[in-house]
Amino acid sequence: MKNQKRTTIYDIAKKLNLNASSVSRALNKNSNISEATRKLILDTAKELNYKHNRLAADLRRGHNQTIGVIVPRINQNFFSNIITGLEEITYQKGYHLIICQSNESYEKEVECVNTLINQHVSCIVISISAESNHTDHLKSIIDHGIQLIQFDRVTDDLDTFKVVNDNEQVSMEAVSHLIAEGYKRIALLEGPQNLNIFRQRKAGYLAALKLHNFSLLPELMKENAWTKELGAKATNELLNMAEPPDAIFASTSDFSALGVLEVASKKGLKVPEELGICGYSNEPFTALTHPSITTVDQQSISMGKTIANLYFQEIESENKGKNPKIVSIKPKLIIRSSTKKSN
Amino acid sequence: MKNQKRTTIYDIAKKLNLNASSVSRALNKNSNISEATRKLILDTAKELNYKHNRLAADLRRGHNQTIGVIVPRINQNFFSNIITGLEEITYQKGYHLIICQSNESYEKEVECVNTLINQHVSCIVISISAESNHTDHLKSIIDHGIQLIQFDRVTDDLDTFKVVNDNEQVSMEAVSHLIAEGYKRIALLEGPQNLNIFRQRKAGYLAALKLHNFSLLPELMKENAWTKELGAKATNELLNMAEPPDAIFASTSDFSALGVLEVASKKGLKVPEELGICGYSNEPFTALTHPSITTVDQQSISMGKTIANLYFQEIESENKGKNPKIVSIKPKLIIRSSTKKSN
DNA sequence: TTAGTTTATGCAATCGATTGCTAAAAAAAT
DNA sequence: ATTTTTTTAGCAATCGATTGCATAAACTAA
Repeated sequence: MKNQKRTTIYDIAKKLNLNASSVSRALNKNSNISEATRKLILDTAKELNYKHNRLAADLRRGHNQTIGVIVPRINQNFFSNIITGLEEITYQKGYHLIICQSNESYEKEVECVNTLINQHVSCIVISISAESNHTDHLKSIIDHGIQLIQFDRVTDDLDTFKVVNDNEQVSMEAVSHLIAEGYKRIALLEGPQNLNIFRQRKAGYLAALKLHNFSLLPELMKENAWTKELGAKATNELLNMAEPPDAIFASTSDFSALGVLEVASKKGLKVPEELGICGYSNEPFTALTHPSITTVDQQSISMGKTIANLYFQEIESENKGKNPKIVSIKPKLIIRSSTKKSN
Repeated sequence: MKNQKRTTIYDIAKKLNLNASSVSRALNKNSNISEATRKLILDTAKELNYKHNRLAADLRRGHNQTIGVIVPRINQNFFSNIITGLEEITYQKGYHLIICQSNESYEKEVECVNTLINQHVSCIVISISAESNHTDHLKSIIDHGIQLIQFDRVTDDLDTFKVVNDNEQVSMEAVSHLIAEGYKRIALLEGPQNLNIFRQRKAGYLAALKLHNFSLLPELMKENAWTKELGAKATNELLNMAEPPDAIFASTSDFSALGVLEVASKKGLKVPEELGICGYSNEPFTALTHPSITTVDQQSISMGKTIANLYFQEIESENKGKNPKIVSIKPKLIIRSSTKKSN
């Protein structure tokens, strides 16, 4: 079989004294074609080991059955789970994923967008990088007639489909939980405030303080502490204060929470007795540290599925452009040892 | 710009009173075209906001600049790192990845192969599923003129490019390390023996025993213990023996090693003093457990890069088909607390 | 100046499936 | 038996870039 030309619909047509268009119709099991000839065509297709050439179909249609995915990093639990969820649905529909990483860089993100546009993907799914402050590249996606679905880190500027977490609500829950456990001075580790998810988490923190009549202490709020290293640095500063916090809500990520835990251990502070720690994302390791870390599960696999379903619902929908644009998924607070002061 | 037709090379040609073929040549910056007209073409291309239509180019060429990747699961550290490494190189070359998951199922793997063949990808990179005992689908890849690169879990039946770890060598090192630490009865948790990687790891275990004149005790070798649950089950059986092992080499994965650790903790066995544990894969969590787990780093990102480089080296090579087919990457034993008996 | 060579550009076919339109055939209605 | 409707199948254009071949233009060497 090697180097032999692939069989095309023309080969099948010729063999059966039919026209290629009939073969195409038979293969696409939709339009006008008699059952008899359909069966005949399907049989000879199998006999000749015919394989559908998607390149040709794609060119003709003007787009391919492919969804481009742009994420900051694929080897982060949250994003690889999103992809897993996406893949599960899209695979069933005969669609493929092209995965791109922006590496948190705006330039790379723009490049990714352009290559995906060149590829004529049907849809682009994106969670914007931390450095992305412009949205021209996203507008360009829409201008090229490509569906755009944002998730998690979304920009409010654009009226596109969005799948997000209710960050504010769950952050409020998390901080309320800390308060209920008896913590009195709760610090916040913030992420870059140009990303709305971090603004929302901060809002949840503030809302919880207000709800429980806690006074807002600006010195307990640390900006830009969203990696393990930055989290550790911020923790050091916090714990060296005259009146240090007795709990830290690392709203940025579990990695940052891990930084907190390591600094606390080094200083000999007992967690959760002397310091409560709450992370964000439910990375697998949070269940394995000592103590295990309270965190927020973002329902990432389910988010991925939701994104895919949103797309297929839209393209299969009668009233395109009228389907609800925003889906909010409720994250789940996972309470573990690192905050169980009351026991 | 919305809904407006994209500019094609014909539009550019018309505007400049040139032929589309010249435009094509100018854009592909290779063949005979004068610098003057090239510049002219490039400028008008930019002016008209021309975007290269890959679908058309792909159809013409007969394949797209895409590499299909089939892995058992993408949300496993090893595989997502492989993809990260692959992506880094392929992206630079203007190639894209289509990611598919076999979910360890043979049927799904065959399906993935077929869709990738339909897509006319240039290359398929695969690590076969645990259930794959046939290789017809892999032969089919070759028959369709598509490059096939196997990695990690490879089948010896086919003479294709392969990027693998030296599993046997590092397994021998790992077991030798256990012996050096003073462990006397070392158990082995095996993976499915139809996968060569697990056969090799077992071979390394046996070789180390032989090298140090340890007697081979079949009762210490547990088959098919390659998940956390199965690892825990096997550990329970081992520790309930009259003469239980004092070390366990979970050659299958860190998840299985985690199962061992959890059972040991439950039984109140001290690790590493009473039980040594060595895992495999260097999952991030192994550094975070208490005690941290000794394991093997498979150099996954570097493996991914190697795979990509192998492909580009071959297609850019003068003597195709004559480049070395197998690249073996030396994994690295990461010694952590779970095996430090001697201290 | 002329023959010979190199370089630049045009022409036209090609990749293979899709689809609107048309025509023929079959089925249904009168 | 004839007209109308419905099915079924064919025709041919189309998607847009690529590329072998041919020709024209420019340049080199004798």
